[in-house]
Amino acid sequence: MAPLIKSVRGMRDLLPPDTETWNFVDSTVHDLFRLYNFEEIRTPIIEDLQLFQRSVGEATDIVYKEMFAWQDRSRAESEKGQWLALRPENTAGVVRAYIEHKLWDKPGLQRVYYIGPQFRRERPQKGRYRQFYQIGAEVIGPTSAGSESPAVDAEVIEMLVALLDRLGIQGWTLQLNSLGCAEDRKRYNETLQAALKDVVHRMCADCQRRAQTNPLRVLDCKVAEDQPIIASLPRMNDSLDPKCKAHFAEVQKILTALEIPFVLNYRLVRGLDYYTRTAFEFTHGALGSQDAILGGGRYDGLSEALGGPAAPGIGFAIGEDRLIMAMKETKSVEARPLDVYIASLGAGMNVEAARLARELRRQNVSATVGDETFRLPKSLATASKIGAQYALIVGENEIKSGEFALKNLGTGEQISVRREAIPAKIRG
RNA sequence: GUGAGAUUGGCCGAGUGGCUUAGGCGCUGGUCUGUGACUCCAGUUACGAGAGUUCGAUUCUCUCAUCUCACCCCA
Repeated sequence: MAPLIKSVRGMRDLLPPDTETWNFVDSTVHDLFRLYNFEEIRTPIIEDLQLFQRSVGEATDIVYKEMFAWQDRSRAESEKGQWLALRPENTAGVVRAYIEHKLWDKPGLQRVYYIGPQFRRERPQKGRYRQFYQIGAEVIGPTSAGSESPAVDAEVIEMLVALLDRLGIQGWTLQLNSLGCAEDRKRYNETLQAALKDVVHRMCADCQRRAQTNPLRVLDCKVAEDQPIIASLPRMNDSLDPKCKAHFAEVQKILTALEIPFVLNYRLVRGLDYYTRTAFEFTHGALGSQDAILGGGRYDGLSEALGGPAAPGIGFAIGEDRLIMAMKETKSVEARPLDVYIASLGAGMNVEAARLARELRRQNVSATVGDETFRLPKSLATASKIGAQYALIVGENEIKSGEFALKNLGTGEQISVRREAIPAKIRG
């Protein structure tokens, strides 16, 4: 026997009936985001490695140890190939496309969304796979078009609340913070480092490492003993310049007016370097330790960092896998049942069965054709098992008389109908 | 990358150093060649991979893989 080939680590098959739920989520997103004037964008799964190094950040875990990256073959033997990577997230690709296609020349703001697979080489865990799916949206544009307005931040968050609502997801928490502009962030980092100097030796080993590599991360340490120390550290909020402070206040004001509940979490930090100012995260209790179902925020300097014009933006990414886990708590999506099982009896029924099936489908009635070698009892049993609503019996008698036996498998009731009348009977 | 626990048929799930092995669901056929879901009968298929210990291993040991959970990190 040939050896079995299995799906590779962290990759999984989505099978029916689960795919029904995924399609439901996708179509809900398409419908809802359209109402907010967002249009779909599809960017490649493979990008130049440098794109992620320059946007997500060279020193972030995502880039330096979790990316699937490789050197491509070059056309000329002498040349070195280009370094490529499977995208670990989608914002960088969207902003790259924004710059490459000069989308800033279009009127107004660009509002785009995407749904697609992302790849990170992490150790698999609940709610975490190496190929996972993100639903995201981005609003980008020149400042003159209003891209920096706090109204945009609030709009995006309100859209998310509407999505969770449509999907029937309850029990989420919205956490908000402002990371400040680039200078604020730099200034705060210095303040924080200075403050840490005296206390870090009393903290956990992870924090001692973080104090060196990424001081902001110390803030969301979960070790209980470290909490009092963390509480005593200076807050980001106090380092914000007046403009950023006002911006953040306005975002909160709009959310409050819309009755969207949120909690301020001054320790909420984002793991990607490009984030500035407003940062937010929706968490859900039912997900175990990977409780973040979506995260997002502003990235006012990203376009410039990628060689484009100044184009502030804000966006988010939803972990679709986690979103669906949260959904299962509250709601299950059922597949639409098959309308008709065509029980074709005996040799020579294939032609008639095929004609009837085509006719039904043209009338928007779903139909599948049974095996003509099955006998009637077995055909009916099969029809029931696969969940068909009706069985349409096609045999010698029907062909002769032109009247077909249509059996309602739910009630057991059976009627005789002319072929033209079949679709109408089935649709009720 | 670190730690802990798991891996038995299509699925769930018992169990054992030797007869290779429950049970349940499912599936196939018959009972019942044009009226289903029930019953009864029959059939159906497995010990993650590789080494080692042993007369003999699915069971014990080691290595690896995968899964699960947690850390890390993130969506």
